Amino acid sequence: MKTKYPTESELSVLQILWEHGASTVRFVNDQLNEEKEVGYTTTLKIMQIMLEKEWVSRDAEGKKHVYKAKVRKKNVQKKLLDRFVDATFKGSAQQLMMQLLGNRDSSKEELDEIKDLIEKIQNKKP
Amino acid sequence: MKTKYPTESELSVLQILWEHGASTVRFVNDQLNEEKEVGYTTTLKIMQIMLEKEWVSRDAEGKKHVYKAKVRKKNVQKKLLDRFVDATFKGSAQQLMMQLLGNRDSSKEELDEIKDLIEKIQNKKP
DNA sequence: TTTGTAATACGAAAAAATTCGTAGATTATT
DNA sequence: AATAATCTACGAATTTTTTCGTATTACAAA
Repeated sequence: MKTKYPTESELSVLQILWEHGASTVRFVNDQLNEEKEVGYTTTLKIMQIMLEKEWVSRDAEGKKHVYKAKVRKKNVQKKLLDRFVDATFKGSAQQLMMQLLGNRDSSKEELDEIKDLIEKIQNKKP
Repeated sequence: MKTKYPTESELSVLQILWEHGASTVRFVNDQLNEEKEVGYTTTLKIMQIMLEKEWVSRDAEGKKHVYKAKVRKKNVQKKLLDRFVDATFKGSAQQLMMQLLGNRDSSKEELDEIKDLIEKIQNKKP
């Protein structure tokens, strides 16, 4: 990913590649269709665009092409997150967290895990 | 907000209305231009569209129109956040949390505040 | 009142993103 | 080998969002 951000539909393809590893267009399209009807050539096109942008690579396997993600999930998530925090919370990650903690009902375990992480961070730089 | 989500530029207008209260198009446009050049009629159009969608209301004040947000910041943020968590973190708010805590360097005070909030939540439902 | 300045209305161009149809190629089936 | 099924390529139509130009209206200043 050079400079820009994936669109929503590009992201939905990436999610599938991240989760299932290298996949054919057919497979990706099938997965997408579990959520919402999408034509095969639509999915194909999106994947070709991403190839162009070098966010995915591909190999020929018989007549099929097998695509795999070249960009890392963490990186993409971070970029998108930064943009989102800026646009929606005017850069305040803390406000976002407060919203998140306030609105969702997380399990005790999840909350404990978060607390642990916070403490770990605090111990690193006192 | 009936069903949909504000676009990026709609959101940027809303942010200004939330922050400064009822404002004229001129004022909003000036604010936007501190970030990035935008034509006056562009801003006007966006605000008219939002009026149509009933996300803002307006009053005439002399020849000017004064717009104000009809949708609440918290609500919009929540909607956008939900969508974002779904698309980017496949619904896992916790993962998003982890990313945020891991990547940003929050101050000790901020982290304490978050810990407090977590504990408050945990005490409410043990 | 006349002239100038600043505002709105509105259609439509431009840009970005999504969707699709069709042609042609490759593999599978009979 | 012939036919059918499945894939890719690719341009173009559609949809969504953003941007802008122009006409018109309202107020202000002279």
